[in-house]
Amino acid sequence: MIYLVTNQKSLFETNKHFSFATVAEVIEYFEDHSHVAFDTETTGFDPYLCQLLSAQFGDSKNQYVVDCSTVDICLFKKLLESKIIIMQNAKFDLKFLYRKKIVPINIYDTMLAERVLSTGIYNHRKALDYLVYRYCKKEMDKTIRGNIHKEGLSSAVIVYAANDVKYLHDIMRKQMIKIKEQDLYVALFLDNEYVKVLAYIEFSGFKLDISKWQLKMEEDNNNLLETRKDLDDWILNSNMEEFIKKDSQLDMFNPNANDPICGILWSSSKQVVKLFKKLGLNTEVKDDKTGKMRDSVDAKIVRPQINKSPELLEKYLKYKGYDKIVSTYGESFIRQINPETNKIHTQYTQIMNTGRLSCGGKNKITKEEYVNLQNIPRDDRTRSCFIASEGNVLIVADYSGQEQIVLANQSQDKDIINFYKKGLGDMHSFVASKIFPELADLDLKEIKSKHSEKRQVAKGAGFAINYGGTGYTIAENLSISIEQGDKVYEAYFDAFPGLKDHFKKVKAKTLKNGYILFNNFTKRKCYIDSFDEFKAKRKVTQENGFWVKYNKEKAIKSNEYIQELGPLVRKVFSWKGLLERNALNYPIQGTSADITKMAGVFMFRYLIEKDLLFKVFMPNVVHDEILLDCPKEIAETLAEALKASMEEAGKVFCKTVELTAVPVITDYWTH
DNA sequence: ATCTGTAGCGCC
DNA sequence: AAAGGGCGCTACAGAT
Repeated sequence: MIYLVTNQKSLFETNKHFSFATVAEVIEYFEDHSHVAFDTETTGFDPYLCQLLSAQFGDSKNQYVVDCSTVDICLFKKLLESKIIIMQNAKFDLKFLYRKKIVPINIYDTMLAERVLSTGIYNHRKALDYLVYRYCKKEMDKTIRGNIHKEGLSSAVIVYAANDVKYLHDIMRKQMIKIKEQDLYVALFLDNEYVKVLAYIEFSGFKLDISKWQLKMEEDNNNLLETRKDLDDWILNSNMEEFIKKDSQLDMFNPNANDPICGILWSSSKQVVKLFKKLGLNTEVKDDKTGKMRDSVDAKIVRPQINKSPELLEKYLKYKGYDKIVSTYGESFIRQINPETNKIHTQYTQIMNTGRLSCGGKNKITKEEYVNLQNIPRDDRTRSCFIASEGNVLIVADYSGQEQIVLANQSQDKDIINFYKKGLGDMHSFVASKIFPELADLDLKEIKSKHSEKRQVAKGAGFAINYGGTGYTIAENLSISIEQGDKVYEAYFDAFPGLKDHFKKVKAKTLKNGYILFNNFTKRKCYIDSFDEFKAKRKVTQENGFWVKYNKEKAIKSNEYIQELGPLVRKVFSWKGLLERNALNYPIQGTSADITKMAGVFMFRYLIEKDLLFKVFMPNVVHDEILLDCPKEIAETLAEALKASMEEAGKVFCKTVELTAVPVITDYWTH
């Protein structure tokens, strides 16, 4: 049954789809309920610029649609803050509730549950209509959605709105069966807790020093134009006619008509390739996806060859830098400043394949854009444009070596643990001492100062290996031979046998299970998409006599080899390689994400406990870094609380070597 | 004119 | 046999 809760009954009296209820009746109905399904309809996406049209409370039997234009949502504050609230995509509704100072404590988000259950599976839809069909076998009509803004609370909208809460209990019940089966209860609990924090982060917003940003934009733009002119001039002075064309403006009064102009569009890699080839650069790289050679003017390809045309290439690299800054980190940030708060309120996505957050995006319907606050250039010039609210300071805290320490704990490698426990100093020097016998007896400080090249090799090797790289990768990165790369690789694992053993186990377990298990606390998993297909393909290559046949056909380059066996083998091995690399990396990256989420949860609880919500803000979070925007007077206390929250969360996952977090109190975003 | 894929590069 | 993980944004190129 659908009930309407409104103070202008007369407007709706003719409608037969629903009855009426009072606020008291709604509250009374849910008195003996532990769970309340909740949803809102709004005039738009921005909680500062748009309003609540309706709020729906319900279960599978009854749905109450509250007309928010005549009934104050705050009358339901107690209900919302005391029950377990089931929502689909809670983050959206929470921001509108926060605006009313309503802060639900217990949340079950059906969308997050579905994300947790299907992490890693592509094309798994999580929109409500899909969930309703998947779990309740009911078709939902979403066509009216686009009209809500125009129609307001029409009868059709009321029925539609009621439907949005009708199935949530049922979906939750059925999801929970799977959650238990797949042992994902803690992962889901963490994400249900964290959605409150993430909504608060989006709600908080990040203040941008507009005039400083604009000044920076102007400088960058001037630099870009100047550099481009230099590049053009270089071409014009070079006599390379194929790159020079005539100004084609068909304007007889244009005095510049028919003047020679540069024919290269510098932001077109395709066009630049032609020039660089002429200048004798080697632009060939192996394509990661296809394995075939292709041309590239990637900075890391060009930089080592800068001596082939120093003047031009130096300018070109500069140009690329300015081009990136101007296009990606310019005007769009100004556009997204909210007129109500004067801050940037972007959007985050809560559960990626590794359990990390992502940030940014664009609403395809409304065309609203959201900037990515997780890849802001880290130089002071840029970051100092991000500031605290009026009268406040920022607290910036990040974990020291978060992923490294997570790996140390997960692998339980004795040497790595010993290194951290004893606080021996520089990790890369330590690795260098392990993989270069001649450095074994030296002091780590001496290695750092006197053997920086070997330290650099160690650094690159450790980094590559932790992400699943091999001797080949090390060789590529450090421009050494594959043999040397392999040597470093082997030396690394000889030095850390516990790590070698750990990686071996993790790979085997993943290929057996069909999912990557991140850690034993949340038990978060990334499922391997199309795992059955992979197994079937792999099985073919493991059958008796396959390799005999393969080698025979390969030797004569038969059609069968070229069209079937070759591609099959390549596919199986590249797929397996990818799975194994992911198996090594995801637990590190994903556990780190769990830790940072939990730290956010602890901090959020602290803010509620100390009645600091809406006084202390959380403007951003970047993987291993959490920011607060807080009144100066309490900054010291809050910095300690943030540090404590982060380290407490760390302890839950990292028991052997504990994580430390370092807070900095500052006027602008810095390290 | 609008869409899609790719190259390149910013961050952790 | 392939060969470092995760993400999002922008401009260009090519297609429709």
